[in-house]
Amino acid sequence: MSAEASDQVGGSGAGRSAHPVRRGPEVARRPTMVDVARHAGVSIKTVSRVINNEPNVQQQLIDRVLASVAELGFRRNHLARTLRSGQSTATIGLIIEDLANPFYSTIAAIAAEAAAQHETLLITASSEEDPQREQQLLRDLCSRRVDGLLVVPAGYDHSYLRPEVEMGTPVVFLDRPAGGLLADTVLLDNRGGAQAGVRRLVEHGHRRIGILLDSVAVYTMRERVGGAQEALAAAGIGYDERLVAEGVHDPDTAAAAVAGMLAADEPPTAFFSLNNRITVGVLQELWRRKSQVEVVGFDDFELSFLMPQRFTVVSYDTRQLARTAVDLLFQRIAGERSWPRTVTLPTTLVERGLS
Amino acid sequence: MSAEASDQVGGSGAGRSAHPVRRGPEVARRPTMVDVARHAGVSIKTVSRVINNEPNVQQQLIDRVLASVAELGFRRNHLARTLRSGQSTATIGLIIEDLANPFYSTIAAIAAEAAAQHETLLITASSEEDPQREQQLLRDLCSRRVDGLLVVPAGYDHSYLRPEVEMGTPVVFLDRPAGGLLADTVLLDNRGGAQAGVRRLVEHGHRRIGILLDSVAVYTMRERVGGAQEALAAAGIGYDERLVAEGVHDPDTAAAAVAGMLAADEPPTAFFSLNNRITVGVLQELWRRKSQVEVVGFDDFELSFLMPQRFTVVSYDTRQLARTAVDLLFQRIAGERSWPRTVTLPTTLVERGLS
DNA sequence: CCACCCCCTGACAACGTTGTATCGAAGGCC
DNA sequence: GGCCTTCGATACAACGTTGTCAGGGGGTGG
Repeated sequence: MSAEASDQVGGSGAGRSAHPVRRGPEVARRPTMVDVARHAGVSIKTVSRVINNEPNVQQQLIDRVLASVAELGFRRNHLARTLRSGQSTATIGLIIEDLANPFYSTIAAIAAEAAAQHETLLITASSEEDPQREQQLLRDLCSRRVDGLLVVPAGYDHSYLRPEVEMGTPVVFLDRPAGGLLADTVLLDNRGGAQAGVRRLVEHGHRRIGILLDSVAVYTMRERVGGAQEALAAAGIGYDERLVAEGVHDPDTAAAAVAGMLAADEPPTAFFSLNNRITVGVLQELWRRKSQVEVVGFDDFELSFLMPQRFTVVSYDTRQLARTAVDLLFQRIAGERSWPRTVTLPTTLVERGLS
Repeated sequence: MSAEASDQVGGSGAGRSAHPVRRGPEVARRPTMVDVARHAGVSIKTVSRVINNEPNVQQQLIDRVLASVAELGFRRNHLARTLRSGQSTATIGLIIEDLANPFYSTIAAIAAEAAAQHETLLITASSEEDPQREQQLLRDLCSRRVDGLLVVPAGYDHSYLRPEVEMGTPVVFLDRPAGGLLADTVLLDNRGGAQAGVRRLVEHGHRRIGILLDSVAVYTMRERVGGAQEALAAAGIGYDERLVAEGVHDPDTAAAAVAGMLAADEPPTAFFSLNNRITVGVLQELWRRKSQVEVVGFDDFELSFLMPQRFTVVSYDTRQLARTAVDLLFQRIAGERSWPRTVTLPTTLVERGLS
């Protein structure tokens, strides 16, 4: 039926010279609603109505359209739909440091799950701690018109996101605060957790506590160091820089740092490590030495309960962190217009390791 | 300049009745190229040229356009761009079981990294082992016109993907083969790995080997069980169903299964566990009993080297698995048309645990 | 018998961008 | 000086979909 209109798409005039090649032996163009409409002998709008389950279409036509859809293998182009209707893209973006890190993959898993509940997909990207890359990724996501952004910030300045926020792309920051931008933020009580950890060691009589950390360039580390120092000061213990090792990036350097401190005069009688990678290295070295020096480490980790020595972790609920952030984000997406909130989640001390 | 054309977009006639509300006090519409063009006093195509760094634009106009872009906070709409030019969306999709599982998050990390190298973003989704959900997600991704798909299949039938593949959306399967669809596939040598693991135990003189597995409903488990049985048969050891525990889903049930087997007459002198969750449970129970029964487990895992007892893992390179799959996918996206390949990656036996 | 209304369907424009054709002006050559 | 080329910029259509409106047909009530 209506076999015309197959090539006179140009309309008015001089339509012949257009697309001299595109109509060639194209391997397999994706069928569009136009193709379906032609195949079913109905108008394109009727196809649209059937696809979208809109009312007021004869059952007979519905069947014909659905048959054509099945036969041609039609699949609605979600991009065109979004463009035309101005509706949401049903996509959110997540920027983290490194997907392979369990902390971040837990966040990603929660975000994906929540997204699925809102019939939304999740674009995940790793900034690799590079502010430049972070900015590039965020721009990219915005240009794809995501409905919202979850960001574990790597950079210090996020003011370039202000236009996006004002134009309706909500952003929620996790684990670290944003710089130069007022936005919802969900943090852990790094400072309080470190205070509690050191306080525990002080209560057990320790006066010489070795502190191992990665780098104070990262916000969380600064907070944790600050908390530890506050707890020491509150106990009247002075700062001894020989008991602080910075630049401990992995288990091996942690083990080396422990060995170095223990070999010194007046060695520490306890260690406070500021993340779980360091904790693993500390435990490994202490096990090697059959030493029973007491350990408190920030961050719990999988299988910590199977470590060969008793120790204490400053634990927190990563899933709750993520869930809180995602909930905030979807509230914003749903139209929430209240003043941005900052939520800080508590930490707890937990005993780990085989007795 | 050219201050007209601001409201006569309708053109021909009766343009007044359209959008009586949309032009209202809209909070903050995203600026488009039309807005930029108006602001800079040039045509929309000139804006397009500047944005895309196309030649043949006066420096003076370039500056004016860029200034307007900055002032209005314009960001190109990537969806519209894709729609018009028919180009790629610069997006790939990844379907896995569960992002929080380190095996899958490693795959996701590699995929994201490779995607970034191709200036592509990654949409990640978890099927939660539900074939229905998997199909829904794949449809969703296709309707967003992703350039390619990486799938750890949950279902048994993927023939519904054939139209998509034929219309140019390449699919690569990881870890498990697809059903009813010829496509690139990257697998681990589950069968060979299990054979090697059991053979090692047999060589150490064991004749009664307890085998613990989750469920044979999963392809990888079937392969591993098959390999184990082949190795036993090759050693002339008959099948004893009392030495096989199925339905071991987590460390706790694994521990219980171990306890049950050890309490029986003729207890096993060694265990072969078919995934790392089970291995952890086995080790935990053996440590509790101070038992030195030998253990071989499929899958290495983080901190396995810190487990309180020596054991052996069937190890493999998850990153290589992912890298191989992503490489295949991007070759397809680049236009590779060769016959689909299946790659099987080797496993190795590795000693783990503290001595 | 006519007016009216409801149900169904189709024509057309529009979303924001890019490809193509076109057009005016400037410049070089005969 | 006239013609051709090249540069710089514009107008217009098109990508695939949905919102709006108009129109045809049939039933119902006055």
